[in-house]
Amino acid sequence: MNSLRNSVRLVGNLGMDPEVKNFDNNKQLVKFSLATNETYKNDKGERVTETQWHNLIAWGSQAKFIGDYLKKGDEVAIEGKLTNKNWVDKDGNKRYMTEVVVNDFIKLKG
Amino acid sequence: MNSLRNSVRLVGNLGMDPEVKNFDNNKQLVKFSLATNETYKNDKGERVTETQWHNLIAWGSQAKFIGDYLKKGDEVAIEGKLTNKNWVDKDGNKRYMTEVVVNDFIKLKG
Amino acid sequence: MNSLRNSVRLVGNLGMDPEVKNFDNNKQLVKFSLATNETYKNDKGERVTETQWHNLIAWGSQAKFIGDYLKKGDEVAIEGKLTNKNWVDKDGNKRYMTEVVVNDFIKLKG
Amino acid sequence: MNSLRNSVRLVGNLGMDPEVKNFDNNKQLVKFSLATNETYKNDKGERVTETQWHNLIAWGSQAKFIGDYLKKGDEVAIEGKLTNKNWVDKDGNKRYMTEVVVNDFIKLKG
DNA sequence: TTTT
DNA sequence: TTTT
Repeated sequence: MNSLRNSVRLVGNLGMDPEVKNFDNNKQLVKFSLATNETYKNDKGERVTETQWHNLIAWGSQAKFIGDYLKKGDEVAIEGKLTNKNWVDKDGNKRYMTEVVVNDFIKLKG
Repeated sequence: MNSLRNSVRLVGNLGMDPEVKNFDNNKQLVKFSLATNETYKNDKGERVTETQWHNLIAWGSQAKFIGDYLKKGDEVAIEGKLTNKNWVDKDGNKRYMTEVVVNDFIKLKG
Repeated sequence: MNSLRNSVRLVGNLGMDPEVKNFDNNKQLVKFSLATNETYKNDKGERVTETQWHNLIAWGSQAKFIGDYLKKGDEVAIEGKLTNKNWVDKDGNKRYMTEVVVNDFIKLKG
Repeated sequence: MNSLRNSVRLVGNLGMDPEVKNFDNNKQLVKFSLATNETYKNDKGERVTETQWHNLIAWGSQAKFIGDYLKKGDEVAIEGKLTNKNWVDKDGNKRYMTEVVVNDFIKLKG
């Protein structure tokens, strides 16, 4: 009852090598950024590319697999879940961050 | 070539009545928050609900339609695009915000 | 590596009560038909509804859950996999059938 | 209100060069088959690949673009709509066929 | 064979 | 700030 309620699908390129973190409880986390490019023609008929950068993370065996297998520049398709976290920073400002938690991926090129 | 590269699908409830803004150029923008609820059993076998709050916006005729038709509490399915904007706030801190730009929706209940 | 390669999402109404079959090996299968309705305006500006009927099946605990919980007329969202089977019928004609194997569903109304 | 109610996403390889048909009213139709491969480990721990063959069609500018741009063997991601048609054949048997009407595609490799 |  |  999960991926029907909250599902993100992206096709794009890694902006960095994935960063793997190992925790004491043998859990693994991987983080990386992904760029998606949308191209369209503007009012003047010029071809324009608009890029979105997304924060992606993955846990467990998916994290290990991503860390071993993907690198900067690779093109991937991913399916994940949209999550938001918020906290108060050292200056007392409320901060927000959105992350896509990756459930599955396919390496396409690179 | 767009929704294959960047697509978000959510089923959830509006946390507020949509806020419509009218711009000088006759363009309309609507903003609202949407809660998606995921339920699962934790280690102790207890039923737990985890809620994510998402920022949604829509433009044009979609904005007008949402403003006229949806209200706080309604359950909807939406399809949209994941976008990130960043700016420097008055204290010089870099700030980020993620929004889902709604392309299409279905009202389910409420 | 599965739902990224082959994924169907439908929102529609059950045309029948689900039919549950129990196999000797304790496996369960459920079958039902689902109608999806698309409405649009034709050349004359008339509102037209076009209906597609889909064959859906599910296995295991999902089958049991569907058999217990859903009935004719209910509106559901489903996620599944597109499968094709073919065989030769009693007259020697090659026959085809497409089924959506349901992985997950949400009951919306009804 | 369309792709939320009926949406198919496939990543796979073309089994043939697309066949383009031109109609009198300047409309174009393209047909091709697409194989999706799912790999998993069976009871004996052996890696197994299961292939599904899908019938795909597209209309209009999408048809022309596919005919010009894709060929047998290419890997593509597609988004489309699941449609079913049925008719009575020359022997009086009721026949069914399922087609995915392509709305959008990305060429991945090949 | 569904639903609005 | 929603809903079950």
